[in-house]
Amino acid sequence: MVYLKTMRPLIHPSVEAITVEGILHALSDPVRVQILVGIAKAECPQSCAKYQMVENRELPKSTLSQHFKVLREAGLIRSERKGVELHNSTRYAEICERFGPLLTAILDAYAAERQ
Amino acid sequence: MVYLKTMRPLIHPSVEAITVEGILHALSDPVRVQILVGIAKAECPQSCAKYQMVENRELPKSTLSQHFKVLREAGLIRSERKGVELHNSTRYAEICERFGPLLTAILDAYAAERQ
DNA sequence: TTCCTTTGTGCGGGAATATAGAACTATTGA
DNA sequence: TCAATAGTTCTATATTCCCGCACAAAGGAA
Repeated sequence: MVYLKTMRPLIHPSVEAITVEGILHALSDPVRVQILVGIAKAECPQSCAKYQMVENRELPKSTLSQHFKVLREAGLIRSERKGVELHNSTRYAEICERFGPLLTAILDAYAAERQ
Repeated sequence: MVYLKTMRPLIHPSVEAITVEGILHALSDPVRVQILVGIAKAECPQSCAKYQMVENRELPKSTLSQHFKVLREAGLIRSERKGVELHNSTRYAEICERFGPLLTAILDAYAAERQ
């Protein structure tokens, strides 16, 4: 197999380019919700690999990578390359400023659902 | 072509069976959001056909039927057969009682997005 | 430098989901 | 009985998602 394309730069939409549709689609998958909550709870940015265990099973790396891409391109997280890792942090504050109680309501509803 | 299956009964989940995941998935499609908003705004239950025009184009009937099915099975609307039509109404109150500000936050965010 | 290790990405095939045209069901009304 | 209307099911096609595998990119060791 011959690779034609090299690794693409990480895409982070500007706050204005973030859409409700994108947020809802990203958070309609419970795996991504768990990743986002984990990132939000960590006191310093963590690598993707830290979130490989979801509901007692190990996610394949390529799947994990796709989930991070969806969260990133929806504007929910920011990822910075630090050496060989990505350091991920939430864009919670920006989203709250632009979309009001939306994100909080979604995360609260998921949290309440797990009793 | 020979049809093996007859028309299935309409499925409405109980309030307890409604999930955040299902709600977010259903509302991650702007067409379904517009349908839901239309149903919520109408002062009496309307037929599906009333929502065939979306963003200046006419949706195929089969597509519209699928969108209504997704909304119904996510627990967002209730559909009752009245003769040859369905009469659709929202389950807004039930969802607010179970999920707090979730649905309001989503609909407000979409509304704010269209300036 | 060169090699090895680690973290994450690009590609491709199969599975699952979505779209829409056409045939069909089910009901009403003439 | 027939025609019209509203919505559903079937089917084919298109798109999206999942994941194994090969690879990229960076760091560390010798």
